[in-house]
Amino acid sequence: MLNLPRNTTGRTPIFALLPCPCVHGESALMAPPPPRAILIRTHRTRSPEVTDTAPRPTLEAVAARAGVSRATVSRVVNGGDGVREPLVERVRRAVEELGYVPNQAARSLVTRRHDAIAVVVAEPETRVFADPFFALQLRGISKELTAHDNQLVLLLTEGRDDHARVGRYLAGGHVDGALVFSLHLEDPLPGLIQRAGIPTVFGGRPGWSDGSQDVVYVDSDNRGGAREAVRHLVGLGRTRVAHITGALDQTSAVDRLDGFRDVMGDADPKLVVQGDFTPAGGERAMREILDHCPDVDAVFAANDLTASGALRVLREHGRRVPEDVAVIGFDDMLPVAEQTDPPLTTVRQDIEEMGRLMARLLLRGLDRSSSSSGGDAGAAPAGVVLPTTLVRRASA
Amino acid sequence: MLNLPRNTTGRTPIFALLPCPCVHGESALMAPPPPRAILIRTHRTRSPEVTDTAPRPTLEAVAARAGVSRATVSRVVNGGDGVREPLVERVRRAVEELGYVPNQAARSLVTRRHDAIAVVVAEPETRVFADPFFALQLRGISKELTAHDNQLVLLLTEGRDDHARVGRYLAGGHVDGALVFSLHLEDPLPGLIQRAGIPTVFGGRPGWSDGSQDVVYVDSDNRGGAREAVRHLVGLGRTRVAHITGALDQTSAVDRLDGFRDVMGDADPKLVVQGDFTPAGGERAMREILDHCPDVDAVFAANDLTASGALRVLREHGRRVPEDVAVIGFDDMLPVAEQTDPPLTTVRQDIEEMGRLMARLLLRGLDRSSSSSGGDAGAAPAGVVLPTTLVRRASA
DNA sequence: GTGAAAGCGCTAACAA
DNA sequence: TTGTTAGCGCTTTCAC
Repeated sequence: MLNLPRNTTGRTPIFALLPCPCVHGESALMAPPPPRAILIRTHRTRSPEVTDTAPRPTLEAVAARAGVSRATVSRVVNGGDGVREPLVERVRRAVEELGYVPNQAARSLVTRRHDAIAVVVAEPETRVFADPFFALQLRGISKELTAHDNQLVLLLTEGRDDHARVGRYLAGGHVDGALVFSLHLEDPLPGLIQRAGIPTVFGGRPGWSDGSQDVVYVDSDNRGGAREAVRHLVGLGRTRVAHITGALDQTSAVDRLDGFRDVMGDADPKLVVQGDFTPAGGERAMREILDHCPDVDAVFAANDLTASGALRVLREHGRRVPEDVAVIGFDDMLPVAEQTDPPLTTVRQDIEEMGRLMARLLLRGLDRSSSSSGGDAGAAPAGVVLPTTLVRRASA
Repeated sequence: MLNLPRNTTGRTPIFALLPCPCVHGESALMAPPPPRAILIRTHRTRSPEVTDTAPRPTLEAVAARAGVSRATVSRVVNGGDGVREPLVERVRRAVEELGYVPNQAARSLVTRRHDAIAVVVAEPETRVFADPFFALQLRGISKELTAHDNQLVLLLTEGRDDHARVGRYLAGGHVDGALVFSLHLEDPLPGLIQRAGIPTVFGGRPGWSDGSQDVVYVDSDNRGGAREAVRHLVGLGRTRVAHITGALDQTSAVDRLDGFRDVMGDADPKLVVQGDFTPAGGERAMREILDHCPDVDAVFAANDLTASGALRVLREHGRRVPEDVAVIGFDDMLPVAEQTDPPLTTVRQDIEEMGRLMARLLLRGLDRSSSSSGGDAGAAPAGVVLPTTLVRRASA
């Protein structure tokens, strides 16, 4: 076993009790909160050091040191085009010695670029935080932005007030563009964004636009994936196939429902029950289905979480999966799909890739040079739809 | 059922195939990736509009319109202290009419403040993304920062190269402070941060400092929580209590192990097996324990994910939980703890509150006014440790 | 190829 | 109370 630093006292360190000066009220989002007290360990420490750091060197300082003008230093720092080698070298050394780092604020002031992108996650519900979707998407975005030296400014919104704040921020010209997620029907965000006049790419097909607008978005092929799943169930010989929908104020849920209908046509309407992308919703819906259609022999759930709830209810009712009832989910969220009993057959979407693609699209749109490029196809992508794949495990 | 916008075509829209100009290589982090092709739906659209927006109005413009000086406008915009009411009103109206929004870059240039905080998540592994920990923490931070009008700049690091980039960014004076997570032993980040000389609060006790340094951090009472869990198992009459550790290069894992030892003393060393905070690690460790100590009657797992893996193996081996073997996890990650079979007894930590607290601490440290405040206690918190609570469900 | 000079939009002394 | 003025640190014409 590793050799590790440990509290040598052998006990939890000395504590002092401190009332929590909460800024916000409700923190408890998922259960009785722990006692509102904080254990503080103090020791001889000053405040988190507002260290009076020596003022950072400026272009001026570097220029002086290298014996050139500020303009020359600027040129070298920004790529060094049109500066003779020996000078470049001198400047480089000066930069090095002084530990010079350009002041971004000053730079932005003149260039009007920020090399920063806002990521807006409009999710008032707990759901985003209960699954890795969000994190994976972010990771993809982060990778792509980083590769292009852009920063990621995260804007999480929860209530109506937050919308105004986000609108102001976006309009404030802090960032070069925005990536927006989890839009719900009648979300005010799109309007705000349009008004802010800032280049934007959406994650998921926005519900308020059926191609009639010039919105750019990235989505999974929800409908196609759903079709594939349902076809698979039908191919298994199942005839009483049910669907537990997602939250129908999101297009992903609507599209999956459409895919289901593409295959099943006008099946028994009792076989389609509304869920909300959560395990609890899945349980509720599954019970309803078993109530009304005891002969159900397959279930296509709008996502894996929903499917996990459905599985639990099926087990409760003594139905064997997949023998009695076959079940398919959507997402292929590993921590869920692999841990269910039995492991879940599901439709995979490449979430991280979606994020990466959104960033790439936005960055491409931002690139001035591209605006005048290749005159052949004036058509830029409005919607990019990533393919899905059926992942077979044990549940269907 | 809701009335919803749908693709009226009844089918997935027309697609065009486009090769994916991937910037990064390996995207596949969790399985065979879907075919590297993208379905693009095009329509008559220009590039993501690099809209030549009319130049935003400046202070100057507002001043002209209101018939006052720039200074006065500035005063009004920044709180309006010391400006007579009628003028305030005139300026307000001008701001309104022109839709004026201050240019942040210009402001930062002179104030040297950015009202932005960097959140650094140093997690090369998949783990952070497989559980809601990260998202919850982020949410807490976001709330607190928002309440104080600060922006959240997210810095995700994955490889060694990323460290340099982050160091540069932090040193570049883009942000007023940093919040840092998921440090591992021998992580180069703390060094970089120290060199950047930027106020920082850590999430989780940093491994390289046993209170000998002036580091500020927020942590859960991992050790105390572990003790409570193990005591509970002992109270249940269990005598052969095993522990599956977390990744021991993180202090949270070490502290939980210490807590276990506080109660169990020098138990059979075979009962302590190293895990890695993942379900797979939990499975592996559980098998090993059953192999070497078939008489095991209780397991304290380093987190819920680990516990879920252990549960699966126990079931596989026909051990009943909790009758034959009682199991306790750590974290109380609802999507996991409530979905296991049986539902998991576990140690809850308030993750969102941790995030909120980190932000609060950092902001407090940044606040100039506080540096000269109350001379009574010069001691600022070095470590803030949040309490944990045992949540009883069915597994123990 | 290099330097001088003019701002980018704002805040903060200082005067009035 | 209000206005005037001098920069913050950088990029970018425009001369040389």
